Amino acid sequence: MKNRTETALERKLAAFVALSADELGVLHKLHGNRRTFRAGTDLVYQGQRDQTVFILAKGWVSSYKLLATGTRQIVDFQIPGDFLGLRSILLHASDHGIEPITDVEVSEISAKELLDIFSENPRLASAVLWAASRDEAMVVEHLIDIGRRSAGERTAHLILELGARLTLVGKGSRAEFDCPLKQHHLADALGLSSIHVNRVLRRLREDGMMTFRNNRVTIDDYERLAAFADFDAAYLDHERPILR
Amino acid sequence: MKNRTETALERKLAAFVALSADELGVLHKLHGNRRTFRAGTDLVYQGQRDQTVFILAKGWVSSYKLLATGTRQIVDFQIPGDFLGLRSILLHASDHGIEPITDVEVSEISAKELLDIFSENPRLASAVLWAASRDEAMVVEHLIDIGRRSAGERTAHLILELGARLTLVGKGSRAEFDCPLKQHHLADALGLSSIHVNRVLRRLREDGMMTFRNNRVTIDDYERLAAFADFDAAYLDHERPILR
DNA sequence: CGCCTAGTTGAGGTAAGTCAATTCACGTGG
DNA sequence: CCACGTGAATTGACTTACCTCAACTAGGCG
Repeated sequence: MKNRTETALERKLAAFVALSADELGVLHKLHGNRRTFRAGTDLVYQGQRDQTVFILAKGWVSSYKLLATGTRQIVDFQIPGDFLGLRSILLHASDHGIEPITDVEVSEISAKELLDIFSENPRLASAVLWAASRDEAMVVEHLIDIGRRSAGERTAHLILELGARLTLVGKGSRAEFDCPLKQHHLADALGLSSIHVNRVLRRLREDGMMTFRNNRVTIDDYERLAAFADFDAAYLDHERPILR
Repeated sequence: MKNRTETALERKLAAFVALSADELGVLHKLHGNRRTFRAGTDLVYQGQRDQTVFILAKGWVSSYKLLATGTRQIVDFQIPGDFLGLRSILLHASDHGIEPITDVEVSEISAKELLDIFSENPRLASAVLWAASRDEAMVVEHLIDIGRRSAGERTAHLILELGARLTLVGKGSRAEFDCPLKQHHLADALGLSSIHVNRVLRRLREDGMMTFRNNRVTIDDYERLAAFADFDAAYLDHERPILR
């Protein structure tokens, strides 16, 4: 008997492993203990030593890394249902910072707690780790963006990817979606200067492909934009649960 | 009673999960069934639909993605003990190609076989998936290289990372190691043209920091090179097994 | 009303790309 | 032993995509 809406996390994990009622119960308990953070105050700072994992319930965050030169690179954006800082469990200290872009709501879990739960619920562990593996596919796609696509192509590609991800969790459509990112977020994610991002966005708008303005993205000509960006959503797609 | 040398894979997984004799036995069986591939003949081509996973026993391979424009981006290099194509299990078709750089020896495992073994040996599954997660840290570091480091810095950074990885598996030292990569491999990995890679290597050599020549890398001044590249091996490091 | 942040536009500089020769290292067959 | 072929590395000349610096505009908001 289903008496509440499925969380983004449940929907996400169910795509990888068919979870039992028990496992769902564990998940639900994990996902209690909510905290909120204001936009701009880091959940985790680079170099932090106490190992904590978060599950994002509401809002957007970015994972970034600061370089010695003072520049920063955003590795990925996360949206509700995503795990934050999972990899830091492997390391002595977090190798990257996590900054909320909007006000966010998260569940906090200590590393020890998570590992205990993983020991007792290996199937759940698999589901989470497979999901993490799919997230890696997105990082790979960013790598390709930055390595081999022009500024225009990679900007378009990132926007299309965000659109596809948001559509999957029911927060947007092919034609438009809300997007709290500033131009400097795009710049740090794309390895460009924000000034150049501005020019690129103008170009895309003037060419009638897409409009990024006032925290809203409008795709004016999806087909042309997707062709221009060489975008193929296959890497976001997944099969039915791989473990029954 | 230990009557054979530990494989690179065993050493790698043991760093994440303390494996039982049974689990080691399963691993050993998985790692039978050897095949060889010649340098240049892809193990997996981009778009391939039958899902196979490989464990690399000997040699170097690169995972790359081809773009519509004909350029390619190498996502990562793999060395013995690494899994190849694990993520393709999640997708309908492989989203990247895998090309041997040297002649290689691998164990081939079908997706079905691997998933069955994972179901029966959840701890083993965890070990493998955690290892995959650590590999993601390297992709992240490449992303940062390409996004925010200059050509010289990122070249130096990649070389230092390769040196550190090889040292971990006992195939090199801080001062020098064998490296079968051509300049065009570096170029495709770093998002540069091979002509520019050539100039950058010359610069690094003339500055007395490192020499890349005749399939051999010599680090002439480790401290200065590491400072120049902003290199910190922490992301390659790991704790004692996280699961007992 | 003034302040603050984000966005916009222009001018000029530079890192890295492209095109085109040339050299080098190496096999291989005559 | 030499002529030849082939793929990699090297170097030069020129082009360009993107960066930096600097100024200005547009909106929110106390």
